Amino acid sequence: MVTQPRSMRKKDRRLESERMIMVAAEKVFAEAGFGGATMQLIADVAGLPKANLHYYFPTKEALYRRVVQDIFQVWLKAADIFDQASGPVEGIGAYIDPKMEISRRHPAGSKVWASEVMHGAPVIQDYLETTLEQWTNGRISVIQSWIDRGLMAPIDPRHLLYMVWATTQHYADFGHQIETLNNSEPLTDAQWQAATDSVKTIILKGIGAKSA
Amino acid sequence: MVTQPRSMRKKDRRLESERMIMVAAEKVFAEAGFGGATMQLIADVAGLPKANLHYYFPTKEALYRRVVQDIFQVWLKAADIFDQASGPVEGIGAYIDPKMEISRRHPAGSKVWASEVMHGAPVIQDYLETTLEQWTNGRISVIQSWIDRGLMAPIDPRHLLYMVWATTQHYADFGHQIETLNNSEPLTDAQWQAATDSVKTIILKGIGAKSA
DNA sequence: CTTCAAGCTGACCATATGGTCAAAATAAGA
DNA sequence: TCTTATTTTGACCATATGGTCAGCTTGAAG
Repeated sequence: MVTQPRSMRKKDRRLESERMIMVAAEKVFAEAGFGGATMQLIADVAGLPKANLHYYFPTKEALYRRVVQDIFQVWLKAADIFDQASGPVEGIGAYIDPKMEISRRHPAGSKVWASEVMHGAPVIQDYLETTLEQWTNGRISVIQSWIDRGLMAPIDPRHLLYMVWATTQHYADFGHQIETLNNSEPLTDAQWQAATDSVKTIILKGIGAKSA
Repeated sequence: MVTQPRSMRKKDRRLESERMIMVAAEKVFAEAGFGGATMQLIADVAGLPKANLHYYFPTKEALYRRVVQDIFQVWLKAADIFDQASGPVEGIGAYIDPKMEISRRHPAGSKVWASEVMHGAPVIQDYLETTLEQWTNGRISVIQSWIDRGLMAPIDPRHLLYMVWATTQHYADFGHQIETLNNSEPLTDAQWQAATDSVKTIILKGIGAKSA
């Protein structure tokens, strides 16, 4: 077992370089959009010469694609909690928490995603049609079963999901506006908590959620 | 009064040209973002040679600025209803309607606005700090008075506003995603109505709104 | 009909950008 | 140490873009 750690080291090295570039790229794509972002700026943020970026990612679009796919994974992972829930209070309540946390800790990713979708999803259209649609339909079934069991009001599950997405992601995508309206100060821990509580309270009460 | 109608005609002519360009620009900015949009493409969409754009708008940024300001006006106008409301059911209910209507009829504008804010509001930062802040504070007072009069639950008015903005604008900004999840079909009249009803129902019920 | 200001446009320019490449540097293996 | 594969990088290129400008057209006023 001497070659193993060596080849691992190589792989790790490459992965780490890719990771550094992707972190920089996510930031730049979020701030400038795909069209406004430049490979030069991404390189500068990553602290590398531009040519080095093209060694790891052949084109700007390839790099962008990887960033968006990466975000999508994080996005889906947060939704796991949904499955283990016995009812809307647990399920939706627990879904909102990580969504808000992502908006707080990963705002650049949320912005890149929003930007991608707003521009017609040129890169991840296939994901929308396959993975996202399946995930959504699965969750709709779950919510419908809650309705059927009288655990919540007969709200269209689809629009409920959209409302959760919209509201939680708003704190990332429109974070600048929210911060400006907060005397140009970032939200404090307490304010983030208040935001999360407000969102959860309104939605859970709004759908007449009952504990299972 | 012979010169009057003539100079008016001239002015109208100019305004009409500017309007045509701004419509095309709004569309292109929405689809490609500021950085991805090109003056050439805007010109093509408007059916004019590129140089003609620069006759009416000196720079790409000037054109963009006008588009964003225009959107902001539409955005604010929709909020007038708020003032005449006697309570949350009337006020917030009637606010959601035009917001949803704008999302449906004016999605490009909503996207440009979202994009501008997401990128740190480089152009309309001053609007955020003045007009928007004042408007927001005014509405917060109104909502707070409803709370004080027992017309709704003690929800933080600020987060309630954010939720209304987020949810209604989501149907424009993420329209492509919503359409994809609707078998790649645009929402029908009935579906838009259902969306609006769902949003209103959840939010009004969520804040425990009572008619005044 | 003439004049003149406003509107329009093809051709052009300087710059920025995505991407390439050959050569140098570095690391890994024998 | 020597050899080979991987990584790094400065210099370079073709193209696209925002913006300019001189000249042309149009249409209204006198």
